[in-house]
Amino acid sequence: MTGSFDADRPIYQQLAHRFRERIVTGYWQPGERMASVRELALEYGVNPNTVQRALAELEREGLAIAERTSGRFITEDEQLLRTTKRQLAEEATREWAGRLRALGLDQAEGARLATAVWTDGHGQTKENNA
Amino acid sequence: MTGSFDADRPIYQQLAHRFRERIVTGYWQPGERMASVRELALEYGVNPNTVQRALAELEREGLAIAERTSGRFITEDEQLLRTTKRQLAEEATREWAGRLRALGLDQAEGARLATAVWTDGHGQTKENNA
Amino acid sequence: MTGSFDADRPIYQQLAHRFRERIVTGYWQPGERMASVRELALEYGVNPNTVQRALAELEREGLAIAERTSGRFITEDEQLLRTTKRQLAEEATREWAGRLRALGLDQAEGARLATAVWTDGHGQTKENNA
Amino acid sequence: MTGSFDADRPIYQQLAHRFRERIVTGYWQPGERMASVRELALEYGVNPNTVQRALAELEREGLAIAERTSGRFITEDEQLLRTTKRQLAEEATREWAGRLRALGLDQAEGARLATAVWTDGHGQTKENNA
DNA sequence: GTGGTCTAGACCACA
DNA sequence: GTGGTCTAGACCACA
Repeated sequence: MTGSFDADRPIYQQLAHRFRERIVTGYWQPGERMASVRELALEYGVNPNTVQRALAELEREGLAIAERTSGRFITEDEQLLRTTKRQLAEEATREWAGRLRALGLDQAEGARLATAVWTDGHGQTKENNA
Repeated sequence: MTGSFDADRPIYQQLAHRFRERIVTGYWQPGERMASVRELALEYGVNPNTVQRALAELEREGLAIAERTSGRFITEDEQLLRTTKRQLAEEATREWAGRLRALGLDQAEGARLATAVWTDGHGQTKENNA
Repeated sequence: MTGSFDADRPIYQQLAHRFRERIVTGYWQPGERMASVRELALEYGVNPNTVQRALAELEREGLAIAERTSGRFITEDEQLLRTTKRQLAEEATREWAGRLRALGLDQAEGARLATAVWTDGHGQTKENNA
Repeated sequence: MTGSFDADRPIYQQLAHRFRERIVTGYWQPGERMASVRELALEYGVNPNTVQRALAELEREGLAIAERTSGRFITEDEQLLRTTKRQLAEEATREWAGRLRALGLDQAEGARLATAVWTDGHGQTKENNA
């Protein structure tokens, strides 16, 4: 936990977003039992209520199903998983386009960069010094 | 500012990143005098020391130049501004590609999404409900 | 039992109402011996005194008959059972009509809804999301 | 506050239901500013968080719109108001049908009762002794 | 002042 | 043990 600066969105939404990613990427498998609210709270260092709130979102979206006493399970609705994955991908792309536009780049330049980066072969990076 | 359960990168780096964007997009103009450390600390709700560290980064990169008594100024090195902007764009693109790959998409699908989103005309969004 | 911020009617009356339903629907059979006050108190999670008061109502109405030592029994008066059932049905109907009127619906609309719902085939539901 | 017996649904849902009724019946007018979270909490004798949760439901349904600093307002979407009113009416009707069925009545008897009650002229009642 | 978020901690039913 | 609800109370940004 580095501090409280960035990430202007509420923690429960950030959590929900992470959970969604874990689900649609198959890191958490369809039908699998999730860790309990308390375990997740511990793992992420937040209050159980905050986890609960994040999970309520997933529940509403149908990605997770709570079963009162036995725990919470990942949906097996493959259609929903595909749709959600698609939405996350679109969201990421819109954010990327937004950042590039803010920098004054147009679609053609964006496309060129995309090709370059993808051809390059290495994706995510955390460095930003030359 | 709601807080973040993991900001992942140190706050001063996040701050530096924001400053870079303000500079390369021209929000802060070349040659312009920057706000004081204290003012920036206030504006971003962080400790002056954190601002100090972020500005040190910018100076190291040549984007900002401190002048003993008269304050701190934005570089007028257009070449450097272009290069930095390019780096920020590449960084954003690498992150985007990384996210898409994590979702299991390949370059072709990424390109298709990029076209779709850019054609659509609207960039950044915060919605992600079904 | 989650709690209620206003139960509006005293608990013992609500309990009595439930007991009446169990009796007129035959869930508790005519002539059958009822569970003890203590048992009922436990089952419904209320104070034995509250059960006592509810049962007093049933006795007043003749639906239950206390016999000093052997316990409390459901009436075998079929006529009374029919009348009571009728009253419960009327009560439910008056409440329903009241709610619909409060929503600004008239008799014709109520009748149409009733037909629709009954034809539909499924009764009780707990959903009320869009 | 009579106790905590009845009403097995969580308080925030009961609250949301009341609020919905107040809205669709026009008791709270379209465009009108609602009481603040704190005022409602006081009025209903519950924790502000509970009110908040109920209001979040209305928000999700589009019946209320929160405006960060100026308060919360009733939707002016007449179409939505009609749809919601209709849903509440159907819900009430399904519950009524369910209760009658539990008592062993069929559609024809339900219809006869409905006519009788409505002709009778008096709706809601709280008595249930003969 | 407004709505919104978060925590700590109690308590519930279900099994 | 599980998920779910509720409270008290602090704190936030926005204005």
